[in-house]
Amino acid sequence: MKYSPSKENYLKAIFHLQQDDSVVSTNALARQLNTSAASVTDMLKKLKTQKLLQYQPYRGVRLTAEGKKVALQIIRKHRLWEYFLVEKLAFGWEEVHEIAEELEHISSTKLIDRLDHFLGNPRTDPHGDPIPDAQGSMPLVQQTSLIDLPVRKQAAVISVSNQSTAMLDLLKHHHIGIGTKLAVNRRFEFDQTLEISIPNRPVFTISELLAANLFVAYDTTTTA
Amino acid sequence: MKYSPSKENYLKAIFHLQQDDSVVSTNALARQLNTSAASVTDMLKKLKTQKLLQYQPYRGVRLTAEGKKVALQIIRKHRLWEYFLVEKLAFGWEEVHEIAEELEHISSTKLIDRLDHFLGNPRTDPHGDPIPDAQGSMPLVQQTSLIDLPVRKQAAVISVSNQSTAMLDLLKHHHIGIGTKLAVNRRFEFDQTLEISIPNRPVFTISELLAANLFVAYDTTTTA
DNA sequence: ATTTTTTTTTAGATTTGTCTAAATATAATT
DNA sequence: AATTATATTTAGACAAATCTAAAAAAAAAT
Ligand SMILES: [Mn+2]
Ligand SMILES: [Mn+2]
Ligand SMILES: [Mn+2]
Ligand SMILES: [Mn+2]
Repeated sequence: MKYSPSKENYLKAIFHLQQDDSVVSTNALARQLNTSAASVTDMLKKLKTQKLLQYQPYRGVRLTAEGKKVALQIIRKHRLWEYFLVEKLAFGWEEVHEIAEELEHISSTKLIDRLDHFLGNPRTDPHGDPIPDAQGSMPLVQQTSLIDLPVRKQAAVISVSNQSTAMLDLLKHHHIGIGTKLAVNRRFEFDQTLEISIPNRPVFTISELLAANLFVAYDTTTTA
Repeated sequence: MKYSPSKENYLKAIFHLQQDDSVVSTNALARQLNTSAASVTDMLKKLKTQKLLQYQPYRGVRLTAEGKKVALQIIRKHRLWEYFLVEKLAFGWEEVHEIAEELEHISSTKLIDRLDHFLGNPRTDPHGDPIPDAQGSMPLVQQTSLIDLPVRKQAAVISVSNQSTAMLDLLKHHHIGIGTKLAVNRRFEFDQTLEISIPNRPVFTISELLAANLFVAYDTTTTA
């Protein structure tokens, strides 16, 4: 019931990579964890022995129910700590990921449940990602990439899928954050850039890459 | 500038054992860290290479200025986290030590400085021990063991030197906490037990062992 | 159906932190 | 001073997590 920080990082990475329920490749994991494919193979064998994942040589990997459960608890801890750092210690949302990467491995579940309560049981972290509850259930927030947002449709940013400092830096520059309301004015076919407008601010243009990593929610009820 | 949790634990243990400036023995360290003498020797050699301590085979060990600096930062983190757990998350003072033992190894100094500020720059932890500041200076609180408290002298508990769950459990039973005002009514020569009185509570008796681990402050100005 | 390329696994080392058992140094006793 | 007891260090192993280089399997291209 207690795993090393390294093992926890593996489980979390696999969880994130197997979006739906597809298998995850050794190379994809190596890239994500910034390690060699050989190290990944070594670790997968150990995690398999512990029945945290299904793994057949050359066939990729997928978490068992138990593996998912562990991964979700780590994700819960990660996101609650991120929320704490931003809301209570006034950190910027672009600097908390790294610190939470360490804090997520503190083992006490009593600690994390008290922290959850202290923070007022937040539903999403500073990046708009949902926080699993103590039982590990996490609401499936259905989100649309900005790429797919209809033109002139008002929408609110609910999460960002890339959380690199570089990307968060760019978002700050454009005054985009979780909750920001915006609309796509038009798409330029030549380079797929988008012109964006935020109420009471000058319009500006963003790249296709940025748009692909910005997720929004918008009113889908058809106005009669 | 970055050391493993294990190394940090060694530095902290040596710091606590070398009260004044005396050398610390291999066995004392092994006992404190709940490990074998052989492991201690192994580690001392590594820490010496990193110039964190002075060590000559069979001659014991003592921290260098650098070693002390590192130890004090760990102690700072440990005590600030303990304060956070008790004051913000409503933990009992007897359950926080273990969790802080993990939290003290989170590396971000920005985090600990923000936490310090968020907590209102507390001067002592829940056990009455002083919290070193960001520069590592810690006020030398002069404290007297209950063993040496003159009879009938009113005093206030300021710290406990043993923080085992067993001891803190006993303290709770006797309604003794940091700040509790008490006096020694008399000493029984036969077994060195002490009769204690706390205002508005029935008197009770404590063992020599408990008394030795309870530290108090009292008015030393001579009443003319 | 071969050949070539890409992906993945194995082989063999390395580092960190730990252990037990045996050897040696120091301290205490006779 | 010699002996006994205690403290400490060395020798040799082990588990976890990682690496590089080489081998093997799978996928893609000819
Ligand atoms: Mn992590
Ligand atoms: Mn996040
Ligand atoms: Mn510790
Ligand atoms: Mn304390």
